This record gives sequence, C-alpha cells and structure tokens, in this order.
Amino acid sequence: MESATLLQHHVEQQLRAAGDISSVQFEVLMHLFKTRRATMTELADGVVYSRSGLTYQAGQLEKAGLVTRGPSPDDERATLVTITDAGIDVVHRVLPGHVQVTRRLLYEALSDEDLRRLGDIMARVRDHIREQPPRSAAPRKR
Amino acid sequence: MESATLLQHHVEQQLRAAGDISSVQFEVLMHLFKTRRATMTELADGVVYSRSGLTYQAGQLEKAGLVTRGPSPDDERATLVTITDAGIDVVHRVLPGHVQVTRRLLYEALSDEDLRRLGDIMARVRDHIREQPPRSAAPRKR
DNA sequence: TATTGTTATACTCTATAACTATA
DNA sequence: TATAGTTATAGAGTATAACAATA
Repeated sequence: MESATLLQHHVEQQLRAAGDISSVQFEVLMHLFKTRRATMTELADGVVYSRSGLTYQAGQLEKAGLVTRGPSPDDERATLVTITDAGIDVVHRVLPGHVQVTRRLLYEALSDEDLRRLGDIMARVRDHIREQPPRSAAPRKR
Repeated sequence: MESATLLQHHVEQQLRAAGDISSVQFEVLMHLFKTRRATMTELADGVVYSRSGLTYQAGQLEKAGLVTRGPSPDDERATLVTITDAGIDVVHRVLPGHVQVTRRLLYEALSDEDLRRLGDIMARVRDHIREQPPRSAAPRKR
C-alpha cells in the first residue's frame, strides 16, 4: 500500500502539471480515448465508486471542454459521454510523461520477470476483490 | 493501481465502520501504537505528504481523544504526539477486522510463494521511489 | 539560516439521500 | 419495480503560503 500510495502521488503530480487533470479524470479520459463514447454507468464501473462522484467528474471534464454529454439513441435514460478533440489533445499531451514516470518509478526497479509476476499477481487480486460479495466487513460498531 | 484502489477502499470502509477512523489516521495510530510517542516530523515522514496535512490529522485524533500533543524536552521546536489509552483501545477494536479484511481480499487470492514475491517486489519499488531525486516530472506545461 | 510546527485559506473530491425520467 | 443519471448538501481531506519560534 505504501508503494502504491507513493506511485499514485507521483503520477498525480505529473498529470496535474502536464495536463491539469486528476488521475480519476485521466482514467475517464483514457477509457474514452479508446472507446470514443460511453455511458455514465460504463465509466463509473471502471473508475469511481459512486454515481454522483462520476457526475461531478464528468461535469469538470465538460467544463474544461474535454468531453461532451448528450442523450443516447438506444436508451432514453442514458447519457452518452463523448471525448472531444481537446480531450484527445490532452491525452496526447499527458501520456508521454505518464509513461516516463511509471517507467522511472516502477519498471526501472524491476526485472522483466518481476514485472510479469507482479502483473499476474495483481490481476488475480483484482479479480478476487471484484468477485467478493458485498457483505459488510464491520465486526461490531462501538 | 486498480487492485490497490479496490483494497484501499475496502480497508477504509472497515476502519470507518469499526473505529470511525480513516486509513491515514489508522497509520498514524499504528505508528504510535508501536512507539508510543513521536514528533510530528517523524509521523509525517511515514504517512502524509504535507506537514499541514498531518497537523490537521493530529488535530482530528486529538479532538477524538486518541492522542495528546505536548512539547518535547529534547527540542523546544518539536511537538511530541502521544497515544492515549483510548487510542490504544481503538487500535485493539479495529485491528482484528483489519486483518480479516486484508486476509480475505489479498492473502486469500495468493499462495505463500506469491505473497513472498509480492512483498519482495513491492519493498523494492518502495525503496526505489523513496530514493528518487525530487526533480519535477512535468515535461511542458500547456 | 534551516527546521519544526501551526494557521488561514481555498479547493477538490466524495458520499448520501432525494428526486426525475425512462425501461 | 428497477435502472440511469442529476442535484443538493455536507463533510473530509489536501496543499500552499505566511507565520512564529527554536536550533
């Protein structure tokens, strides 16, 4: 957790300095960079924990002109979020430094074999956590 | 990063439910649980990134009666933070569930060998990041 | 001069609950 | 009834800069 926190912190700083975005916003942008458009729910599943949290972030990104929101033709309830050219520009502007930071802080410390193992282990952990039933983990509340 | 975020989130929920503390406060308490007392700088080094951030957290913990702050006999500039009996109680109340959550979400998904490797790898990453010179990672600011 | 710590301030983010609208 | 999304609100946390005091 300490390593992850340290890495997160450095990544955050690079994203803020290079593109004036947070890491959450970066993840939303990267998702849209690949798919071009997505519903709020699709974005929320991969990124944030509360829907309102994503509404806030989407609002920030829209205010910055990096995405637009519009109705979905398929489902009248849904909102389609689309990345703008400006949003794509920001990704291009931010990505090289992002790769550089992660390389310098993470990859540089590890052999190819380490990296393979780490990826394998953490993928398993991720899947395991995602599978967990949402039973409350609180023993007794004071 | 996704695994770490998921784990962090679950740990946070358990700590909040069982002891009404955040994970940052938990880390401060755990440090003091072991050493009994520490200066603000000592605590900040291991936990938080800004000194004012720790001042805030120490204030929260003091308000909750879990720590006290007083002058240091050795260095008139320093503040000595001491864990109270109530603080120790909170650690005792929170720890079993904390261990349970980390076991269920992390350890359960991994073999002993995985765990050994993960610990080894992440310790190296941590040391590597801590060694980094603080040169700015921002390429060009828009 | 450097270090320790606090304060004031401003901002970002997050979650909860209530609400609207469509499936 | 369930799902998609927003809003209002409130609280927690963080960082920056200015400051006071001691080393």
